[in-house]
Amino acid sequence: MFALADCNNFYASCERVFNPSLEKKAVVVLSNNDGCVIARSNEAKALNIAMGVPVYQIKDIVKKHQVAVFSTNFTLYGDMSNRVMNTLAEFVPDMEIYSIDEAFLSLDGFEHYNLEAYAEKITKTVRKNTGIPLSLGIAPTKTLAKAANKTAKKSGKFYCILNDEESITNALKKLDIEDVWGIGRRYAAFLRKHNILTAYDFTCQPESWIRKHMTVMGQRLLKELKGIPCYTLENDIPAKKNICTARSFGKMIGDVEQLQEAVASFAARCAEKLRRQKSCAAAIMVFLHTNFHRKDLPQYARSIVVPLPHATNYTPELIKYAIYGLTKIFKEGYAYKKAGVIMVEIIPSNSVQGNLFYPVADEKTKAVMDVVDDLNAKYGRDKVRILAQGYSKAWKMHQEKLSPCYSTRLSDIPHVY
DNA sequence: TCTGGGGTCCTAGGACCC
DNA sequence: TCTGGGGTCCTAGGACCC
Repeated sequence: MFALADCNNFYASCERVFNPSLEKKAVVVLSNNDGCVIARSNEAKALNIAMGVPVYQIKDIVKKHQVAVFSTNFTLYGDMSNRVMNTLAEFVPDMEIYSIDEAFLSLDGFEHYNLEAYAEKITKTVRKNTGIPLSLGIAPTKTLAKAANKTAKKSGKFYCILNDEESITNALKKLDIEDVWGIGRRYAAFLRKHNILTAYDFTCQPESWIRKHMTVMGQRLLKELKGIPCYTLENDIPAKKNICTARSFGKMIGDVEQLQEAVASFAARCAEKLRRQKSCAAAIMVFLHTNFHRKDLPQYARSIVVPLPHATNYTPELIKYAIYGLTKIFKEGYAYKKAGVIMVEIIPSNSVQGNLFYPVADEKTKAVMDVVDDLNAKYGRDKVRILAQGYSKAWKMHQEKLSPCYSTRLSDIPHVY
């Protein structure tokens, strides 16, 4: 049996933990640049604020109902996530952290437990230890555990257990096809066209038909919904095959030097991510584009892959090639809205192939990066940086409604009177 | 005025190898 | 008339996840 633990309205709930005046109030959290709504409390959902809606389109609702609006505070959410995961880890022998607010728990060996009581104990303990409300879905496969979790949330309960044919069938009959894990917008529309409206309808289809139209992924989905596991718990996090840092700018940028500073900063951030997973990249991709939403302005979008002489995670070298790529694709006369850097062809740093005609980074460069990473970990991001990253940050994001880092910064710790 | 960021997997088709 | 069998690698495109 698997349990899927999923924090309810996670980002909105994080904002509430240290700000109890937000209890029972509508709370929304915005994407980077304060652009779109990416998290909503139940009260905000009840006001029909849709997921992903640009915030300027709902400003009347926000004003009328005094919705509390926050910029994303990933420092806070990341720390709260760790607290939740640490608490969950105390209850089971094995778990897979699936996302910032979700984990699959293995319930092997718990067959003779009273699962209801145990589920209740888990959710109550997480709430007590962290302040975060959590739902548990328990079932024989990961996909069914996901479905059970949805069912729990819909019923207003903190857990739902699907462990026999009757409970599974009943739940799947009430589960809309687009709410099934693995069914996105495209497949949902396709299936609806064929009058497959619920998860249960899906399980009634012939396997060959599903395989034909939805590839092997659909076939696995079908088996999982029928209680035959196709996915197991994945414990060790595999190294990333691509590493991307990209941002929409707070304002549009036409100046190549400002773009260079942005791209240098993205490359530096990617280099840090590479070093953290002990990898090197053998090529980097740089892209930029104008604001697609501004039909009144000339549009331009391009990307380029720059192969490196040898794989590296040395920040100055990655910045050099990133800027080289940028100058290749930059065109004068456009107002740019977004740029990004992606590390591709990633390999483990202990298996870098040398280049006969180009000196490979030596031990010294590795030592320098270790020191820089240590200093920045201790004293704050970019405390030591490459000059090319600049100081102006003309491209910086809007973050007007940022909450304090209550749990990670001494000066932000709440006061109690 | 204003519209996010960061990933994965699968398939088909083309080019190539012996 | 009739034209093999068994592979790999790469890319683009399409789908999905949080």
